[in-house]
Amino acid sequence: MSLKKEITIYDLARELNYSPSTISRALNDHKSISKKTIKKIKETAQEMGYRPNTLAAGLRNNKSKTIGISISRINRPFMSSLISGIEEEARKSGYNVIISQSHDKYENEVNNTKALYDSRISGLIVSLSMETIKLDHFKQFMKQGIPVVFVDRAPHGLNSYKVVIDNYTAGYNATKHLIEQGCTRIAHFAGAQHRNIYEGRKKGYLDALKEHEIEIDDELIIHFKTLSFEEGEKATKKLLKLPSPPDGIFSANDTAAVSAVMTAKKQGVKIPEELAVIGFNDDPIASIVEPSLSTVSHPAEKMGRISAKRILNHSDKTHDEGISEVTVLHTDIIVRDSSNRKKS
Amino acid sequence: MSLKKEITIYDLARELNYSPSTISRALNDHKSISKKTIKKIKETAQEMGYRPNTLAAGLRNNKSKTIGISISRINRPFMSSLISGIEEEARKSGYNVIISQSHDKYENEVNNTKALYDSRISGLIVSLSMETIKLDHFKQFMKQGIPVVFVDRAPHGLNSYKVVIDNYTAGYNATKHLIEQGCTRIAHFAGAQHRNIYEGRKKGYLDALKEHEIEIDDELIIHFKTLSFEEGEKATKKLLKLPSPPDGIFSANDTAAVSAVMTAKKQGVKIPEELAVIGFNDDPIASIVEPSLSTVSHPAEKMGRISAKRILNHSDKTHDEGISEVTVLHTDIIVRDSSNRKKS
DNA sequence: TTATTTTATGCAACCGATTCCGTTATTTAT
DNA sequence: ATAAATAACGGAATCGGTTGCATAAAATAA
Repeated sequence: MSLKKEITIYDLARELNYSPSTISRALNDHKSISKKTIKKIKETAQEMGYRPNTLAAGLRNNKSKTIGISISRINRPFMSSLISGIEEEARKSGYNVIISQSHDKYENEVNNTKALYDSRISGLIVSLSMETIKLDHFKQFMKQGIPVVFVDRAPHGLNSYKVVIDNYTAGYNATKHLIEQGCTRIAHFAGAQHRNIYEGRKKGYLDALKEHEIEIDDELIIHFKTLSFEEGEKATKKLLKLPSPPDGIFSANDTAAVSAVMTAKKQGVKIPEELAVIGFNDDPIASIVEPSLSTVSHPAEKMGRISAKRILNHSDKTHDEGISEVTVLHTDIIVRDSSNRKKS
Repeated sequence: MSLKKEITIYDLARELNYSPSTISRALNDHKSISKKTIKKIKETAQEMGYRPNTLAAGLRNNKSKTIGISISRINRPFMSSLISGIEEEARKSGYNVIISQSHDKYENEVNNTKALYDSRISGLIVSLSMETIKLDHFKQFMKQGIPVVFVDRAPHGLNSYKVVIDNYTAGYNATKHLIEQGCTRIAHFAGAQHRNIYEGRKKGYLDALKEHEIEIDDELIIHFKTLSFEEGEKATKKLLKLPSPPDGIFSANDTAAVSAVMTAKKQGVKIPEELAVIGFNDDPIASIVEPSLSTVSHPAEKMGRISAKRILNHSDKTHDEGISEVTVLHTDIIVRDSSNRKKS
């Protein structure tokens, strides 16, 4: 029953015969407090078991040391790694991380970001929901000078921080890789085209074909809604029924790619000889499926770390309305068995 | 540049000629405010775009509407699903969720829980780190009447909420399943035995053998440190070199089990005919590996939901020092190809 | 030596909601 | 009709830091 009384800066002030302001400043290493005083105060704070009340500080500053995250779903390998990176970086600096899931619904994203806004977060890291087109729900942050970092799934316009990969080049290289393996009819599992990442991957795919003078066949480009396993299965079956089926598939994610590998194999198609497949993300399933899936590696944790740093370093001075710093990370093609015809 | 002024209950009070106390009470549906007044106040609050300042409320109550989580790692299928469940349930009630990762280090867990404590969380949900043995860092919460829910990896003693699965029965049934498939020499990939979950699974394994009068061979019980893919590979190779190798493996997680399947297959061992394998968790990789992995399903999201509810429903009245409500969820054996000899 | 900075610290007003303790009408009981 | 109970609301302190504006002392400049 003994609710240990929390000690405050006032207790420290009384103990040390200083004013609360001095205590506060000392604990924050304010320059106008002498080193000796700071040291003394910090020591007794330690001894007395002082714990700063972040709520009080937050109230005063109208800002909590907290980073908010809005993503589609936590339980996706890419997303959980991203969060992991953010969390580690944030915690180093004494920031908390609060998460919210949109489940790829625009409405949820709006509600969640509102809730985060109300929580006085110091910054927001967003990977847009699949549905999101309107971006008004982010303007409140910008108005208040609260940094917003779009990661991976970023919007086109809107001046703000962005941490993305070069989807175009990745798509180009993945397709080029298939071409180099001798593929001449390459299909593409495309994601929703209003999401930058899928748009970039498709463009890269198209340009790679063009540059190698391979005719583009619209029949081979399948637009997915969610790039799920089931969709992948359906698409693969459809492709294999074609009079002239593809000899290569570049999928915009690993789930659909793995699905293609398994479906094709079940139908007796030889992989990679008859059909070479490459995915995107390097999810754990990619190395488990047989034959193992070639893919494009996605530096998820690193993206998380960088996003967090963007927020932690965002000085409030830069109240310039239009901060636009875009970080583009590069990706690697990971060649595994599903596309390696030359057994290099 | 126009930093929109946030409106407070004082603004509402002025506007409506009420006192701030009345506004506050009305917004919280206090019984001593008339329905009409409440309605009127809430309406104009809506119109004027009022947003409650959770920091101020938190400061006053010494409690933020926030649930803290301490887990080993976010980017594990089980953990991210768990968090997903917690987040959904919490958000429904207007709570935020803040996460921290221990990376299975005791020291991190201690630091993280301290940080969460300082953030005045309303409750803590913990899945213990692999190293944790001492539990003193949780006592501060109990002293303050802040509910702590141990989920999955729970401690033995310590009165508090627990949400776990019946690891013993799961281990028993998994082993029994292998026996029913005709296995007579069944190996076990065991996890750290001071963690309840691994202890239970092993006990279930042992008892299943005893009850079916199968001799226990210590050579077949391998104690893992982290149940990683690499460890699984090593263990499998070792087992297969035995003069009399096992014809079945019950692994305490899927990662090691998948590793066993792949390793054994590479060595020409027929699965499930010569070696039947069953894992634990039902991770995504389980259904991708070939042959697909039999496993024990782990209701991760549900566990998260229940854990969150425990905290949300924890009335502060129950200040009884010793709340001990244990929720035991049941698991299902999922039979896939890696153990299905009878092709039922 | 006197004037001017610089250094170190204190005062007190916030930040926005909550709540104990009244006070004044309005009912209900006697 | 008067006492007692109830309903509806207001006053003001409180939560624990933060910070602009003094002020006093010490250091430096003139």
